[in-house]
Amino acid sequence: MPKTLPVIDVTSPVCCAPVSAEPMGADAALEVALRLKALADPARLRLMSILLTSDVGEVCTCDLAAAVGLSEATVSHHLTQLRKAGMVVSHRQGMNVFHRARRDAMEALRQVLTPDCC
Amino acid sequence: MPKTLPVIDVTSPVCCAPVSAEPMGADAALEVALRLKALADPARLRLMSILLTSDVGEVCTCDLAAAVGLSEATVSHHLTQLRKAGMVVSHRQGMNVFHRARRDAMEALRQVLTPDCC
DNA sequence: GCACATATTCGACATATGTCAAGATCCTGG
DNA sequence: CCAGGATCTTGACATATGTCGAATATGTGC
Repeated sequence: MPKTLPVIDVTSPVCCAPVSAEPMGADAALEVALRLKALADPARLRLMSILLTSDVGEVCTCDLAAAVGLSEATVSHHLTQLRKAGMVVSHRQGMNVFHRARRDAMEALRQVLTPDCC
Repeated sequence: MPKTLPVIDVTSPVCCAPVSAEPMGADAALEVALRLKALADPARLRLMSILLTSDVGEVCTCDLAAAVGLSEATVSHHLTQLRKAGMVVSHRQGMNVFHRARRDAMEALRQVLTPDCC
């Protein structure tokens, strides 16, 4: 299990979404489950939502903590989870660390979950 | 929190997906997180995948247990989780209980997660 | 009604997870 | 270099979760 999961690859030549193409193998299921688990938490969903709706496109840790009403330590933990799953990217700028949602990763996850084949 | 979650309503007059329309409130985030959590497990993902790819459209508990290599008790537990989240429906037929994936629920969840507004 | 097959519920257990306070790290401005 | 602000890491804790074996229900056929 890699430290940080790469964004799910949707360029592979398959006509159907993995979940509806054929019964998923244990390995593929684990891969997708890890991404979903990253989103399957109220706090992380709210963080993603804030990032997705940000005008500037990125928000620093302190503002995120204030927005969701959790300690900065907890928010930092959640952001690490999201980063490992490839859902956000982060970079320092002075004292602050800014975070940005990966729209491509969100879209890739949606593609994987398409219920109807082709 | 209701015992069984209804399928997410996507007929409400909003042009944007909740996650990208505006910062999600704690209540909405919890709702969506519960659905995601139902899918965010390798065993449950495989179960959904088997149901989605079944020719007949439904599979009994025993066959599911055999397919994923878990005890029937565990599979029954997972199916209860999925049913509470509105992702599957189940019905008895003789000695067996057959389960069917709710494609509409899958699609609704995908809609909610659309990363780009409008 | 009884033996048998399928399913679910009930403990019980190990593991994972979310949360925070406290300490450590990293950066800027004197 | 030092003071102070922002962030991350660590330790600790309560809670939730996945799994199974055993017990209990539910249904079939004789």
